[in-house]
Formats: sequence, C-alpha cells, structure tokens
Amino acid sequence: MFLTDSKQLNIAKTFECGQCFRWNADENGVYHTYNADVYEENSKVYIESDKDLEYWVSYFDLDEDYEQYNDIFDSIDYLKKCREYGQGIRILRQDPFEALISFIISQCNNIPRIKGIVETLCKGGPFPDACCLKDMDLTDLHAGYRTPYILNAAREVSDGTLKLDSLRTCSYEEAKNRLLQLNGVGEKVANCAVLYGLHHMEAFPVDVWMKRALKENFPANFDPKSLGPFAGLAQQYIFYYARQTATDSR
DNA sequence: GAACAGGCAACTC
DNA sequence: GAGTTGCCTGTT
Repeated sequence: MFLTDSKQLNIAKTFECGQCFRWNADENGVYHTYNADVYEENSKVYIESDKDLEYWVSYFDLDEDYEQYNDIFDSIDYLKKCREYGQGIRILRQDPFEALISFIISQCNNIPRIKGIVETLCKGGPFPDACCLKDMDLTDLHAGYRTPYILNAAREVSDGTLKLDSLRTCSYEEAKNRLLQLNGVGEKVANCAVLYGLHHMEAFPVDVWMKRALKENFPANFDPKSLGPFAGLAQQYIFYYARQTATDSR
C-alpha cells in the first residue's frame, strides 16, 4: 500500500542513520523487518504489512511537520548543510522497551553486532516483552557485561517498578532522569531510549561521533536547547552527515 | 597478541 | 568534578 512521498520519508536514510536495528535492505533496496517490507518506486514509498496504514503513519511519524523548525536549524550554516543532506530522515516511533534494551546493547558495540544480538533476542518474531525477556536464558547471547543490565531492565519493567508508558507523557527531563536510575544506563543510552522509544524530540544524544562533529563545527559553549523542541531531529541530521561523509571519503 | 569499539560505573585524586 | 580503568566480545 502507498505510504507517503519519498521526499517526506527517505527509507535508506531513515533506516541507516543509527536509530533502529531491525530493518535490513536486500539487493533491490527493499527494506525488510519481521512484519513488513518497505520499498521506494517513482518517488513514492510503499509498505507491505499486516498492520494498517494508521500504524505505519504513526511509526514513521508522518503526521509531524519536520519543516517547521528549519528556520532555527538553518540559522547555523553547518546545520543547514546537515539538514539538506539528511532530507527525508524520520525519527521513528519505536517501542520504548525495545529501544531501551537495544541501546543498552549498543554501548561499546558496532551496528552489525548490535543487530545480531537483537535478532537473536527476537528469534525472527516481534521483540520479546519484558515479562518474557526477564526469564530468558541469555548465556549464549554474547552480550557480555551488558547481559545483567538487560535482565535488570526487563525485570523492572515487568514488575512495574519502571513504567515506560508513563514516561511518554511526562517531560523529557523527567523521563531521562528516570531511565538514568537504571544500572547500565548513562546519559547517552538514556537519551537514545527517550528519543527513539518515547519520542521526546528535544533529546540530544551525544556519542563520540556527535562529540567530534560538535567540537569541529559548533562553538564550545553550544547548548542543544537552543535548537528548540526538535533538537533531537537536528542531532540526527548532524550524526548522519558526520557518519556518512566519513564513510564516503574512505 | 594488543588495541580498540557508537558506554557505564566505580574508583581515584 | 575531572580523569582513569575494568568490563564481555569480536574485529583489526
């Protein structure tokens, strides 16, 4: 079924910008996940899935106008360049628990390996819910020192100690601070989980790539808050540009 | 075989 | 509070 125009949603950029781990391209550029296939044809994006259109419009955040903050972004020359380069990236509305666990796994790990570990957890189906995950035997997961972090987070969510759904409606700061209480969750992982899983768009995750990009292109006293309520989108443009241009020149 | 990787926590001063 | 180190595992 028709989803949207490719100007609004560029699937390659959206899936390759480091925010998600369960979409993989085949040789034809069709992206697959366990319950859907997405492809682009004549500047239009189509999706084949049992889930309905409404579900995917929400998932790809297509009701949101991503151009309303262009003026703020474009006031910084470098960010304007990143924004134009990243045109078509959407911040996905992923499942909060899946995002939390995925980014716990991501620490000190590369993308292929993160994908492998997540795929092992899912066994080809949906991401396991917290109740299920907390009792899983993860000895063969090869997640290393992250394994107890995963199990602990699953236990807190399943027994209600951590209510992820309630973190959707509270403030960004409140949501992030709650996640920071988890063992194995620091500033970077908390920001990722809050941005990609809870859709707090002002979250601004800073990893080593972002650190470098900020150091080289922004004043030392730069504050992401100055980018407004969509700072997280700006972060994604900057991150994607930094990663991609580094890869291209290799 | 050592160093490193998209990070965290515990420890040091 | 800024800086250092160990941590699992896989890759270079």
